[in-house]
Amino acid sequence: MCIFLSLSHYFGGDGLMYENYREIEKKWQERWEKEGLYIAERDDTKKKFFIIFAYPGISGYLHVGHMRGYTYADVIARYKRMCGYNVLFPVGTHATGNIAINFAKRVARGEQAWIDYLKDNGCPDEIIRKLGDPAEVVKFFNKVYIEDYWKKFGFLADWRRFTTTINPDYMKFIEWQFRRLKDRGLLYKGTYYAPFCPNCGPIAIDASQTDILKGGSAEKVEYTLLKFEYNDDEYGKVYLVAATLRPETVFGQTNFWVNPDVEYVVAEVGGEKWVVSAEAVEKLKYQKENVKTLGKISGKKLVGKYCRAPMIHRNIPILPSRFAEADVGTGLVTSVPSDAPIDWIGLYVLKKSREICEKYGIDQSLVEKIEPIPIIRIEGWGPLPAVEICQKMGIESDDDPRLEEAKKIVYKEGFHRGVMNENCGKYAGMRVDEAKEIVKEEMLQSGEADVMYDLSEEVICRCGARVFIKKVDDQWFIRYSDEELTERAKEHAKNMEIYPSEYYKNMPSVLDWFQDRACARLGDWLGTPMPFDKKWIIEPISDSTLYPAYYLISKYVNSGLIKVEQLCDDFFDYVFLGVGDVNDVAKITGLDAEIIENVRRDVEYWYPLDINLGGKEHMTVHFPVFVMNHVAIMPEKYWPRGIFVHWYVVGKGGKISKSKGGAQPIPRATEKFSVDGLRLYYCHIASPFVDVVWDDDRVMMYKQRLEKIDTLIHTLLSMEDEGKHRMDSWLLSIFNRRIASVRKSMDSFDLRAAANDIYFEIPSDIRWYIKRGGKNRELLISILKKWLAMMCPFTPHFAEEWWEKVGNGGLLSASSYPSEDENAINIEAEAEEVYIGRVMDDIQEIIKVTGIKPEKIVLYVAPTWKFECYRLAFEKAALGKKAMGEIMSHVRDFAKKLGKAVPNYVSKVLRDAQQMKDKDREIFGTVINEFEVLKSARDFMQREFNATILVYRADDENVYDPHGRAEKAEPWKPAIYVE
RNA sequence: GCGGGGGUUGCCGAGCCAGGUCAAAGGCGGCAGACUCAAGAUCUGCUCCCGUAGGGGUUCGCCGGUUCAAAUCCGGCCCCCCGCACCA
Repeated sequence: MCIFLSLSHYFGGDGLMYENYREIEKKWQERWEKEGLYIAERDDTKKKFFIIFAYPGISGYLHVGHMRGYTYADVIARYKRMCGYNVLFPVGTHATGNIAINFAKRVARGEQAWIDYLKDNGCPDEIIRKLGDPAEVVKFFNKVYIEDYWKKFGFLADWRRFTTTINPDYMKFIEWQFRRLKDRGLLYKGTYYAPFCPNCGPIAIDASQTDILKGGSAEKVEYTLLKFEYNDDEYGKVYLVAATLRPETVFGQTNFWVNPDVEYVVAEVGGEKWVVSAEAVEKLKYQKENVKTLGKISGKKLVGKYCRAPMIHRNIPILPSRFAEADVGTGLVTSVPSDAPIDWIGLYVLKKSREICEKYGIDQSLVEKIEPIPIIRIEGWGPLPAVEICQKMGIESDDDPRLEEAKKIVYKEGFHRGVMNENCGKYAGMRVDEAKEIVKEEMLQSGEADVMYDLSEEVICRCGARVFIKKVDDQWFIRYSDEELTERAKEHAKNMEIYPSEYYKNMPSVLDWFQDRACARLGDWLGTPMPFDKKWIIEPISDSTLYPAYYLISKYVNSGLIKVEQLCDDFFDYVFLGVGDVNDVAKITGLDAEIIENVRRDVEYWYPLDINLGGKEHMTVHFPVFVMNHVAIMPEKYWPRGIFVHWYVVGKGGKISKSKGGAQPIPRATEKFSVDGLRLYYCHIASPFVDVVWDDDRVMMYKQRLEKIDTLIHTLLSMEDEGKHRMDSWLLSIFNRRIASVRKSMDSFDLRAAANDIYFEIPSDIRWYIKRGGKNRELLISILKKWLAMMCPFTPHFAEEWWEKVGNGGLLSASSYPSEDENAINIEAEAEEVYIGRVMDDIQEIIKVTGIKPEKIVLYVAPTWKFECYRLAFEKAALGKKAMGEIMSHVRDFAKKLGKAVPNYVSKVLRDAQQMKDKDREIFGTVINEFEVLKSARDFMQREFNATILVYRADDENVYDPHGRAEKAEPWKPAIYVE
């Protein structure tokens, strides 16, 4: 075997192969690049597989967590390629929005923390100087993502197709998409209340705080504004405007709260004079027409007066409260002490404090007369829930922090379980959650109420300004609520392969839930202007729904075959929708008809997309619109086939951060853990569908795992060849089972299960083979080759290097994935090893319990009659109750001789056989020649236990059995005697 | 609130949908041993409790139920996490 001679110099003791992983990675990445392995071209003779990962936004340097999903995509792509598919795996980036703009601003401003962050990541000074320009930011990071991340990780992506969303050609594609959406009646203009920065325009509020500095968890809340008529000596008839989240509680109003320390503002709103806080006026200016400030009015002045409450049309007293905050709602509050704990406590405090009443000149007897009005019945509660909860919790002061909790409890109970009572006029008997909307509507109709939006907490824009909610009248929306679109999308989603299955189940409700979406922004953003309304820029989610299709075009543009200006609607209509005539399109675009036909055939060949893989953040944002836009625009045959959602890598406290590890630049991580170590880590550490906590030690373990395998491969290659061995058939059998199991896992994208077989189970099988004395080099080599091939999608550098070392020509990445040989499956061989394993476990157990240091171990194989009964039990198990009789009729001779022992044993073993699962029956239903098996394993066991092993048949007349153990022997469980 | 996910033996994490060789894979950590001048790496064994014979006991968030049999199925409860929209 000459290949081993050629290897001999390698085993001279110069350390493990994988110690040189850095060189190995570089070597193979260059080879793959040189041989063009990444290139994907249409080939009508081959089946295709098209996969993408949701392209990342250009947000700066990425961390190791981001590589998790990208790695899954490459592993899947590599696997499919080795399975004979023509694989298209293109990559791109997303630059729409203001992330790059904000990035550039921070550089331009010379923000120290930002500069440090860039330097930490190894960004050279001359580059930093350029990054004050958003276009440079995009350009620079496109290169970083490709060169430092994806190529360094050994991805075989078709780099020629790279695109980014602000490329002029990509923008042409988006223009086409939006014209088609409009044609199909899915675009319209409407009113929208958007988070808005006075400097930067509309912005996004999200937990990742892309646009903002503070307030990522703020929610948009809708206040009902209640108007209380009040006659002022200076301004005449004005409305005190209170904001509430519970308009249905107006029936329980007893008084009105103002903060005596606040200067309120009188403002003209819609021809009326409103009294609200100064903060509220600012907010209203963004939501109402012609808001003008007329003057001021102090809270103190209002205290003690009366105003007329909406809906109930009663005059109620205005009382002082310090909890009416100027910046919440309108700064004015109506009081419903029956159902709002804070209102009740406000009253309670006043009732008790003569001091406060005197201070504000209020007649305390009047306050004392105010009683809460019961309005809502809640099962299990008395008529006045707010009073009740305060008493229960012992709340007595209006600055008790537990008031927040009390409020939550009462609101939750009241809103979801409560019923309006007889004090509520025509709403009596109505459920509270129903009444809320109707009461609000009625007051809006009558002009007693209005609506205002606010944020649940303070939000500060990246530019430093406070964020408000602004009314936008001519906002563009995509009509995702469209019934037909939704139905068709739901119908199609049923036929998609969506992972995990929980998400598959949830997809219909996500599609139902997905309402119309504001799809464009005003302001200075990167992105595609709305083609028919250019002041609007299409927002980041909406311009990234059909983009997998664009990778089929980008190749032509990138190579110069197609010019940007040739990408017109007629072109897209023809290649994607098959609309129009190729010659007409050729004439219009000036392109050769042949090129256009080529593109069209590419689309027909590659589309639809097989897998769109992305992080869990896409579940309710990107994936639904990805599906719906395809359904809305593309022909049915191009609708996507699959979605794969993965979870995150997080830091110990939540986010990846410097202090908790995982924040090192990706190139530094690959140096430390090796690329293959990292790839294996991502694939094996956990199910893709859970978050993983980054932990350096655990990542390192995967590098060590490769080193262990490295060692094992060395061991088996440097072993002396002893030719065929009785263990060969076992190894072949078990190995082919592994192949089958790995393929099954891979085909359902269960990378973890596959990696477990490949990197953990197979090495342990091989070790067992060696331990049991197997030394058939030819067999080991043939298995090693297949094993390396199985590793290739996960740890391609490691696998290629060994593949070459073992003397194979060609690239492993370009060869085929092993398939199992069913003929190699040998149940008997497997059963024998299970048997040996169990016998050894039993011996071990006895040694452990007794503490004997064994010199002699005697094994007794069951007598013939028991084997006969055992065999029959499994054979006849399916007969059910008849089995017993049937079996006994076959073993009558034994029974005559041995008496009751026979039926007793039959009934026991029959019960076992009948209860056994099919997969176990396969092994344990097999009757092996135990005597022979034990004899053949004698040397092995003697070595393992460092003792003499004797093997007898229990019914052997010359049996050595000083303690009468032999009679315990049963099939699959020989009796054991240790001394 | 609406929608979704989850609580497994020191830790991580399989198993649960298709109930039974499940005291529950695998890894990590720990302990013991081999190798070594030594350390690391590597390899072997042990790692819920009891047990001088392969056994027994108590476990899979809590309480109940179905079943010959429950980590797995059903009902109730407690706790944790995620999404909720101009955000790769």
